[in-house]
Amino acid sequence: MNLTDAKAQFIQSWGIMGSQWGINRTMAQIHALLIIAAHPLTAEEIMEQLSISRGNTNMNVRELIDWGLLQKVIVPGERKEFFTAEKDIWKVATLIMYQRKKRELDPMVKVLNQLSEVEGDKNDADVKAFTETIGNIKKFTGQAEKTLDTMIKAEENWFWSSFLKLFK
Amino acid sequence: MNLTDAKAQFIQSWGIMGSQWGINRTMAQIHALLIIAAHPLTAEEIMEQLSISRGNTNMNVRELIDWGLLQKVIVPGERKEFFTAEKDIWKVATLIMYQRKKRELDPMVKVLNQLSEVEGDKNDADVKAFTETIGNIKKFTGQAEKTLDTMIKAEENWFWSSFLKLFK
DNA sequence: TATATGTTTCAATATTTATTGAAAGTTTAG
DNA sequence: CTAAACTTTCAATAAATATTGAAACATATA
Repeated sequence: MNLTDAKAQFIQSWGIMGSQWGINRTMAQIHALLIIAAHPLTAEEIMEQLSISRGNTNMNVRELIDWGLLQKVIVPGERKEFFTAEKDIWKVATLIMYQRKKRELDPMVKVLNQLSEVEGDKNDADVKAFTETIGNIKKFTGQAEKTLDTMIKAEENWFWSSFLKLFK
Repeated sequence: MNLTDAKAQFIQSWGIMGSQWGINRTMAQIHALLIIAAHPLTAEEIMEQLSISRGNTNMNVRELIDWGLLQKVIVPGERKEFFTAEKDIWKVATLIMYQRKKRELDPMVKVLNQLSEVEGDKNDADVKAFTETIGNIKKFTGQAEKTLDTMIKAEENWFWSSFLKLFK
């Protein structure tokens, strides 16, 4: 496989994976394109490379910037805006984890907290079973959140040394 | 909030979260319904509780069984099939992680392996940059997979004791 | 200031994905 | 064996989601 095909394949696969995880395919493809791009690209170039419209490009680039995965780059002497991606995969992963936690897990946790205050006879077997189930889920998510926070705050090196050993 | 409302709210939120993570909303709702159900339910009851069709129920229940999240239950003296969910949240989490790894991460890893064999001048800066990027992603996913495997194989207690301490 | 270059918005449209429901298939009890 | 009870399938349809493209908006240059 040559470099051009390999890049196309990477963009394709990254896009499919994104869509399976609830991330818009185009957004994932733009991200992939910029991860493997040798230089920052303009909106124009992104459009061409992925055969997508200007509007689509603009919206998804904005979303990616919002996630912290892309940055605008100023190129002296150029009117156009250039975009570049974070290439450190550890940082990419933590950024994505952080965003998804914030957007999807946190609201669920909020709901769980409300649900543990369900009223009713505490001796009623049904009420008891429900609050216990919710309690267990809360305990689990609480733990998962702590782990995630630690990972997000951690330095890459820490991951590749300590963390690695502990899980072997 | 009373028990009935709380249950409805839980099903609703679990469904929304599922859809944000690329899991069909109805599938997540059926799962939620059975997690908080006091007894195993029939397809009939699932249909009624969620106001969904027979076909939809059947398809999503099958998928959930395929994921290992639901089981058929034989109730003596009953013709109908009953369904029950795994209620241990740790087991639920590991089952989901295992399935998603298998279905979505593994194919990506396969592609990455192909991509690292890109042909071309190894001194070409572009080829070099590409293979390096792919190499880094592979290293990362390899590590993530190991971690996941360990978690999947681990006992719940281990998570709640050792793992917990290490991440504090 | 006028014009060209570049960016953003969003209603219309296309695409993808989920759902229905009725027919076909299967199993059990009598 | 056969009728009733129950389950599965899948083409048609509905609903959700993504994409386009042209007009409005913004900004730099001459």
